[in-house]
Amino acid sequence: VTPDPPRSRRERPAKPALSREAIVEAAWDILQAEGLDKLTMRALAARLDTGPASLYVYVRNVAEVHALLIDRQLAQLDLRWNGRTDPRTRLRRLLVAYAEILMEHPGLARSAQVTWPAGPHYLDLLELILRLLQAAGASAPQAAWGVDLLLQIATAMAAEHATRGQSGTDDPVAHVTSQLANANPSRHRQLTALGPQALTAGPPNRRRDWSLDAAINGVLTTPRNAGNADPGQGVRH
Amino acid sequence: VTPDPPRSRRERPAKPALSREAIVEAAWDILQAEGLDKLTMRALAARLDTGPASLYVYVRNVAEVHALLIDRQLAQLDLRWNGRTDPRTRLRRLLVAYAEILMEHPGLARSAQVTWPAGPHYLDLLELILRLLQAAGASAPQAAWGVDLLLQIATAMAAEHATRGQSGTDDPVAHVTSQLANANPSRHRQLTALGPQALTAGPPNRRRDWSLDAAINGVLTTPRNAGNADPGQGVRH
DNA sequence: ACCTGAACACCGTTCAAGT
DNA sequence: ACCTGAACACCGTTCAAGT
Repeated sequence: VTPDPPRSRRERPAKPALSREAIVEAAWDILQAEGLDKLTMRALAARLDTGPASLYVYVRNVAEVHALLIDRQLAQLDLRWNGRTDPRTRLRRLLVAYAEILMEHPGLARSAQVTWPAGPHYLDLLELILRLLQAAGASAPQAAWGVDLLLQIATAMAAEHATRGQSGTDDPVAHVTSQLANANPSRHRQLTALGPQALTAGPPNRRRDWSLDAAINGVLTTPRNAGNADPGQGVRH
Repeated sequence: VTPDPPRSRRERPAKPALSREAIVEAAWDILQAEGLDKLTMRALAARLDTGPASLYVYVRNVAEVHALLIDRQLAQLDLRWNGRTDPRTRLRRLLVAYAEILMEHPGLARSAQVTWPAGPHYLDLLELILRLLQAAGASAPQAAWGVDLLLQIATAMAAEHATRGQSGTDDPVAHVTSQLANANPSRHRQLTALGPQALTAGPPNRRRDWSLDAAINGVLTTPRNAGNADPGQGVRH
């Protein structure tokens, strides 16, 4: 334990200068200490020893704070790839790691579903996914559309997990199961046959891995200009 | 123009009895007339000529109102299937129709990403997706996990569209493009090579159809108990 | 130019009190 | 039992006024 350095007159260290970076750092502190729903413009301002109005000099709104914060959180991602590991395996692990990082703080994943993360780490992530998809055999246009699809799924997975066990919110899996219990045996034959837990059955990790594998397989096997033509006219059913 | 029927003493018709159904109906009216973000417990109570506290006798919270409302909206879905149309084609059209219904009211899709819809129409939708997946060759366990994956993607598609052109919110596609313009040519080779619009390039309908096809293909070609084993141990990268 | 106190225009939810 | 007025404990954002 090192002794405290001598303090200047006031109790707290000098009031930090406001800046985009200082705001993100303070937001991060609140996120760690109290969780996302305590991260309000007012709380953020209070931590920076100012009023909420001052923040609007540096950020447009609360959504921008969230976007910056998600990128900050993604700094933890390990984005190395030695080129030897099977690209599909690496890709799945990358998406799992991304989801796990969002899951660290309930609510962050929810935020990522709503706001596109803004910042360098997110661009790094996109870049690696593109490389891995192409290494696994996807064409460039396929990879381009695939990135979005895969991240959407990983984000949704994280959001689903995020509220699980969260006080105030219901466990979504329990909720789904109880909803399915309302299935009508004759109107909902398949649903009834599978039983109310079927949609979420099995070890959570296996479902997670299967979903990502299915999405990756789909991206890799679905060419962009064939097999998906739909005249889109005619009677709908 | 028919003449107004004679009114009883008061200006407005008799105050409707409160009930779950009356609440959903009033919520629906507000949704149609003013949009989801005007649908607050206070506005809902005002339309029902009462105070917000009264609603809590019938619904647990605002999330439950949203869940009921989404199900109400899904009543519009055409859930017939003659068994002759190719199940994959029917499945894609079903998911597109589901997304389009959510897109009718900006914000409803956002809500569906956060809250599991609760009600009979949602169960009907699950049932049909299960049938179509199995008709297309999926095993029951595959279909069970696939339902969730496909709906997640369709919902996310609707949510992305929902904020497009919405006042107050940025167009997400424009936002993504502008973010990608920050790519660093040496750090983000693939991203730079593709150009800033690549991830969202092409006619929106083609991207939408491709994403759904990719997901459907993935679900149909990814067996549940093989090909996706991951020891999950060892060094991560 | 940069910063901010105070206000504006709201929220969801609870609860004691009424009928 | 059913219903509700009023309050509790907050929000994000704006803007006129200060330095």
